[in-house]
Amino acid sequence: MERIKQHLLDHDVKPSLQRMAVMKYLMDNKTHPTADMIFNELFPSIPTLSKTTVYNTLKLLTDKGAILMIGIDEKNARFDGDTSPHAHFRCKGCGCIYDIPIDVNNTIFVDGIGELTIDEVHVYYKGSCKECAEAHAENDQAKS
Amino acid sequence: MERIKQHLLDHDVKPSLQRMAVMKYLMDNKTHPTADMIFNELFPSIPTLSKTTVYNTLKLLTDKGAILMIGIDEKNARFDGDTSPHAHFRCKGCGCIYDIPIDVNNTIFVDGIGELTIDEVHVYYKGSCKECAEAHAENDQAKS
DNA sequence: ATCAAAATTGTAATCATTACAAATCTGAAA
DNA sequence: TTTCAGATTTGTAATGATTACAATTTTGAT
Repeated sequence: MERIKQHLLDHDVKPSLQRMAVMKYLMDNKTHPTADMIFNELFPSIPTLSKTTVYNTLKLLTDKGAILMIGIDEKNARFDGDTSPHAHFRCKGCGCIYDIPIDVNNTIFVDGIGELTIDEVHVYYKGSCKECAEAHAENDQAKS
Repeated sequence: MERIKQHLLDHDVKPSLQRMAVMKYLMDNKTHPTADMIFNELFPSIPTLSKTTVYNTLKLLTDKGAILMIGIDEKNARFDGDTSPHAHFRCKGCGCIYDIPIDVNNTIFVDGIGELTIDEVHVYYKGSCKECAEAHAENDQAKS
């Protein structure tokens, strides 16, 4: 519990009741839930909780790097409390999502879960192109 | 032009005017456009075109493997006429999306575009978990 | 106890995508 | 050529996740 609070503080997030609940849920459940799932799970124990708060919190935590937003499901965003480098596998049949340890070379990975038939591998990079990186640097300069 | 038609036929898609136009647009433009962009670009030359047709066509082409749906933009789906293995880079500043050649080892790649600052690398696998793969096999068996 | 800033909440938009049913087109058979 | 069924296209009306916004509540310092 104290670990949760520290994790938020480490990422510059003031630990409120709601934020800690969302963070704790994502750390305890490796299921990569949607915002809606998180709301429904937490609502019983926090009856005043609003769905907007869940969305706000998830956005804040994502921006601060405390959690990861996963775009593997074209319908809704999914969230992962584990920010360490790993890949994800989504079954096209049942929609389940597994964590996959990343190896340096692009071989197919299997863990205790069983065999996984890989149809598609998607690799996405996100960052800044040269122009934007330079603009950023200027802005930072201007601010200081 | 004949190449477009053949590409559709190769993927079991009956080549209609609209389908060829969408396919041609994606082959000519490596910009990873959204459905909306494609509609707006094609509408002048095909005044009867409907946005629903664009969506239908993109879904069909994606299902048949003639194009790729890219989930790098959390707002809307993007499409790529190049189905050969390559990664994508999206600038968080301007939103531009570049094709990135994939190498076996996970080093950072640069091409003629210039330097790219990589903040995040997302690797997604899609396929079937063991249970679904087996269910699939049974279904196929039953059908034959 | 007081007050401003931050956080939370509920409701009402937004907007990409899909459902659906009508209209149109296509190509084979008569 | 005409006809007709099936495939394709079209327009309009939903759907549903996410966000905007303004009001309310909470927090923490004075």
